[in-house]
Amino acid sequence: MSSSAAASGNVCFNSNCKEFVEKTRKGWRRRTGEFAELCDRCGSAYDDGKFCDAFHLNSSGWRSCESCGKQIHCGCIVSFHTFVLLDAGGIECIACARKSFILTPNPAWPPPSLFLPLQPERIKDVNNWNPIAGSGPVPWRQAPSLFNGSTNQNELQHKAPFPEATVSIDRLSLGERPFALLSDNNRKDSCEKLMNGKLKIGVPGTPEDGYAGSNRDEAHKSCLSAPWQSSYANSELSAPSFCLTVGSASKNEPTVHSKVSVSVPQQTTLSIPLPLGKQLGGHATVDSAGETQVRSSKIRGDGRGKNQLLPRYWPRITDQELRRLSEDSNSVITPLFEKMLSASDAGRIGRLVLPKKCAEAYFPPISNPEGLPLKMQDLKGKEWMFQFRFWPNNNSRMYVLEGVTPCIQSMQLQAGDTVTFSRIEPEGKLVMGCRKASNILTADQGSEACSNGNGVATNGNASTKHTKSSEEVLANSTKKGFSSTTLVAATSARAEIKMSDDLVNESLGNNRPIRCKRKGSTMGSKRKRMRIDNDNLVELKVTVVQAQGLMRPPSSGAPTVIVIEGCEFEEYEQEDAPIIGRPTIPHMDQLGEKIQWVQCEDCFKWRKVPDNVDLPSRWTCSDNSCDPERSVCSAAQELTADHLRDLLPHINKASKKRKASKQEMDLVETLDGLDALAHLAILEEGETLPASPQATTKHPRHRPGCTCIVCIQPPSGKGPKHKQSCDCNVCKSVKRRFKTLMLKREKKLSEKEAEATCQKLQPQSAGQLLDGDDIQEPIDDAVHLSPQHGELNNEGSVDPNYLNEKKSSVEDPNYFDEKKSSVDDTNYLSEKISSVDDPSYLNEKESSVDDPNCLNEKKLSVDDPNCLNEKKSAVDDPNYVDERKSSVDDPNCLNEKKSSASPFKGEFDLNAKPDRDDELSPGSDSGSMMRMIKRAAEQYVRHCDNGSSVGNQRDGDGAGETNPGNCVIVSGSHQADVDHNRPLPISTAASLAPNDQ
DNA sequence: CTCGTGCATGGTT
DNA sequence: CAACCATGCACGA
Repeated sequence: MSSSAAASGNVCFNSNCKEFVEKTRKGWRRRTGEFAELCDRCGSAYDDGKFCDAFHLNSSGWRSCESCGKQIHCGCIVSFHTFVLLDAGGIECIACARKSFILTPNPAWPPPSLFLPLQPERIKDVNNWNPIAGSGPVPWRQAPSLFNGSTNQNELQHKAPFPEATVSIDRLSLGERPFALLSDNNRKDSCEKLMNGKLKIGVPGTPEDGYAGSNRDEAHKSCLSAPWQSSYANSELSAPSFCLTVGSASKNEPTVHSKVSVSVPQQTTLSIPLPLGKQLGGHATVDSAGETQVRSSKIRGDGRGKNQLLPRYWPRITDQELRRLSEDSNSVITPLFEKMLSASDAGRIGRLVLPKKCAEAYFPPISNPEGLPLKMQDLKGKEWMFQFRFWPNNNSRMYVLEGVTPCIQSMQLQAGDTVTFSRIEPEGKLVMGCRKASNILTADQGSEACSNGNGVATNGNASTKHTKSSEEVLANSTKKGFSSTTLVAATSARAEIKMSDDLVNESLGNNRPIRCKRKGSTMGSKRKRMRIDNDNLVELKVTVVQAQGLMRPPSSGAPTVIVIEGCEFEEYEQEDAPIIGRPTIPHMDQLGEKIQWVQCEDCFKWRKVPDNVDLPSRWTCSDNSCDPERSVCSAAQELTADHLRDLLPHINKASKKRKASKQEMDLVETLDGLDALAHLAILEEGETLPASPQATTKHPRHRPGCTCIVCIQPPSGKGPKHKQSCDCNVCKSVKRRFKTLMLKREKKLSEKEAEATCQKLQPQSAGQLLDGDDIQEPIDDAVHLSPQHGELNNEGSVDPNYLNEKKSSVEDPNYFDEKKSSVDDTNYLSEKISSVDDPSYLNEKESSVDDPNCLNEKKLSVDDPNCLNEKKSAVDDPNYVDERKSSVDDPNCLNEKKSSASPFKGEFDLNAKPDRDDELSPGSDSGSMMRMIKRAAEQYVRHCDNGSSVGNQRDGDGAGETNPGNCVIVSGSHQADVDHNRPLPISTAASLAPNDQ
């Protein structure tokens, strides 16, 4: 390119001029944010839009607009946004193009401003390749393209009727050239700025480097309402893509591409098929519709309908991976796609389901279901042979990669981790990379500004990091397990994430929770499959909260707020943008001065720094300029362990909780599916919901005739559900079944347990009720659950009878209906459920056997001290109620209780005709829930006053009678036990009532 | 009985 | 609503 080396001072930026002038005129904006300084003459030329003439006086590359004949220089940084490549060859100036077409920018040519050299930690964003992938998969070179109608760029160039087109492309695509002219410092600097999102994007009229030119005005006109700058502000996809593009481009500049058109620069080896329509020259991020480059490509992709890859498969290869991949050769790495491993992908079956479009686009075409053996290389260079094949499926195909287990194991991947597929050019070798879910944060750190994609000097840097933190946790969580028992937790996590993202966006004035959305979509598809265990939920919460706390306000000054397409963006001066800071512990030192404790990332020692210091997210002792003595990791830590403990009470607490829930996890590990669910139901609180660490949802397959809650639901949970009052056959039989069970149990229990209940349990229950620890700390601390677990564990295992009981009762639609009815009251939920912030999860849960509503109920009821006993026994197993009551405090009773629980296992008499269907049928008077709770509270007070939980107190208010919907009074005979007679939340009432016998 | 294979099912988008 | 795809499951070895 003929552009000059960077001029400085008073030398005209135009290398062909280099005139020394006293006073320079501003030219186009350069990447550094500065403006090209031009002499008067060149400045005038620039102003007149004739700069190309002056700039490229002796250069080739001038072409005529096919429509108007206007001469346009193709390829220089100041002109290449001013024309459109025509599919048939030739160019059209932007003005003509606008007249006849809606422009589709050429994703192959990113904005020169983003043609950056490889920047460690800078080019790893999820969206790096979005425009590329988003614009359409790269056709397998030896194979028919997925896009029958389109050709890839290589082909196109070979076919180009006008060789010039290729030349032009070449020139254009080497957009980094001008950038290469910058000094290293400048380059670095600008990279930093760009990547940090702090570099101000030029406002219209002062486009960034390379955007000025002879047709500047024209181009700007073409920008209409949405200059490309705004495209970054509004597209999640744009900026980062270029980073990587550049990475490979610049890096591989010298590479000769034997298999690819030699004249085609590396960008084209990214194999972006040329759009079907016209191409904007250069980065051409602007189209007449004001759409962004990426959005445009997306639209274009959408226009081709199914040909577009889903965003979740867009490769987000990291620079590290890229470097590793290309380490040994001069090859060009073409990231193809990636996929987060599902449980089945990571399972032992060894089949990795490939996204159809990706498979068809990037892998060789196969017509035989047997498929082909496909050689693939991992990051270590080790070669693997997989069988790439498909299954016929619904008139379609399902592509799988078989035999991946060894490879996945060698990479130590598990569900939730991501495998990436790339291709090394020119060899065409396939490379399989990976990314651990737990590494997302670190691996992607630094690219966040890119991921934000707006490129505007917003606080995107921070916001994306926030988002990332959520994602990280989510990814972590999803990675760990998908137990069917953790739906609540998972949902909560989602809610949490959503909330956090919203918060972040809100706090940052960022209205685009884009990444969240993307991730959400991924997660969304796994909603009922990927579960987050509670442990992770806790972590998630902590992380999100922490993330919120990490925001460091702008150091000074208010941001400039710009509005782009209705979204407000805060624009900060370079040093002012809010940042994500290192988490610190604010404290007061002996002198009464505010300080903060910060932990070195390397040595984990805590160092003291002044309160007003904003610390980077990565902080090490060497950054401790405030305390030179402790600016090395070898220096001793000031803080004593005790002191630190004092400083970290909440952390301790959190870890304590986690520990507790871990214990529970161990217990539940052996349980599965409904068993686990049933077991979980007895756990008192949602916050400590344990989860099977192993990922798999085992949802029983329901068969015709099955009347479980799932099967009662309409398909997909959509449509009308069976209401409480429903008297369809299914509901009738289910109710009958439930009642029969209850009656049977009443009978037997009344005989067997009358004594035990009265003599053993009651005093202990009373004692327990009065036990402040148990009552007053119902949810917060999982530790108090351990005794119960201890009980169970002491037995060596959970009593299978008990589990079966749980199972059977959980399957009882009445039970679920009850749960649902009470949960339906969102108000109630919002009061009671602290960990589940998103009421919408209810909808999801309702339709599943995994339905954790019952768990919520448990948790809810735990909130109410009055219901404590019931809470503990909230599983609707009446036998278990007593068992639990006694076992909690009296291990000796355990066996007895268990044995009493077992006789009913699985026995249902559907022919029985209970008398009081009405009473047993759980009405859904959610409005009375609060009343009930109030009454329960009153009762509890009275109850405590009496010093006994077993007294024959009658429920004076007759709540049980007045709230038939919420409270189940099984029969008069049970009224001897007031505890069970008083109003209870549905879940417990329903389950406990029969127990009274 | 276990494992692998191929297809079917159903949730999600 | 159709396509996709995660996973279940039948069946045979």
